[in-house]
Amino acid sequence: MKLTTKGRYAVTAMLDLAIHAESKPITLSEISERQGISLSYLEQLFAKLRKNELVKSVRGPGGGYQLFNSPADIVVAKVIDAVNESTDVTACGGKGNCHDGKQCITHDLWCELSEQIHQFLSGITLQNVIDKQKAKEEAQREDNLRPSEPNNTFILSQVS
Amino acid sequence: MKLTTKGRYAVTAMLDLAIHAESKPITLSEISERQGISLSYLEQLFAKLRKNELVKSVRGPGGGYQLFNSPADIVVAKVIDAVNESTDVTACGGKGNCHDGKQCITHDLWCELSEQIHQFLSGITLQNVIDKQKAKEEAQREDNLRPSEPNNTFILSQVS
DNA sequence: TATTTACCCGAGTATTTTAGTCGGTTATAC
DNA sequence: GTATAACCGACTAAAATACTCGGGTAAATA
Repeated sequence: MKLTTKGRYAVTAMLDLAIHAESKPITLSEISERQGISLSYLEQLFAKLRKNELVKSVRGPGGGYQLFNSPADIVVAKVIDAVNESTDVTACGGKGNCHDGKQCITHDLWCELSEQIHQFLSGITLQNVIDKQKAKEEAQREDNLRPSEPNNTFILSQVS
Repeated sequence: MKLTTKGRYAVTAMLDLAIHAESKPITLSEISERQGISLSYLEQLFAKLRKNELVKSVRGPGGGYQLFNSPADIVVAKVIDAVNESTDVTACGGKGNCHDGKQCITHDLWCELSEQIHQFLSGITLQNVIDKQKAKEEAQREDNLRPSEPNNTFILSQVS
């Protein structure tokens, strides 16, 4: 479980797909323009997203991409995993070729931590993120009328 | 909030420091050998950890590093933040130099998500990680006697 | 059937980040 | 004063990231 800009690009693109979802597929050119990501780079990312059954494609004119499942059924973790293709855990991973026991202990600790983050992101769907954003916009609109109050409700507080 | 091997190195080193904590400071050479991280690279990481008041140093013979606070008072998020020195959010960050409103919407969405992860990692202390590891070792020792049963309790289930 | 659209694919490249080296300086215990 | 070990900056190798280029191929439309 790695978490870099690459994953952000993927999540951003998937969110764009979810927000602009219609009966028609969305072309990568549209996403490229809206999100400011190079077209060819998007193609590479979407090849991985497609292989992981996160999006489906329609070829030819009028074609493009659509989410494979509903936004409520796609979790952020899957999207990030799809583009980051888990490069096996550096050194001493699984095989246990470390000279003394101690080394593997802290390694295991990190793996556990990584698993935690994965579980966390498995609890957030694209729909969750969109809903949260909508709520935020609502709050901001009200703030323009009456004096502002801090809004610190977070996504996960609504998720089981 | 970035999450790469660099952060893992830092967390691993901090955990090593916490586990082998004595009255005496720990040298980077020891950590280097135990964890298989290059000495000079550790020096670079610890320079940042020191500036962020996560460790304190003692110079000269018998010197080394110690945790600035107790392991129960050091959260994983701080450690990762210290070494990753937040490179400002790519493009359109804050300034809002995006051509149409839509671009910034998905950007904000991601920022919120990133904040979530940060909050999550702010809830895990070094002590939490160590305790969890100890519990795991206990469980494994018992597994050697009686038939195994799945052990899926996670760190966060114990944290507020 | 020709053309356009837009996905598909691999190879190559520039930039950035990561990881590590090297050569030195400074503080301090002995 | 000498060994130790933190400090510091600059430099380098390797890897990942972000992107380009040049072709393909499937399908709709004309």
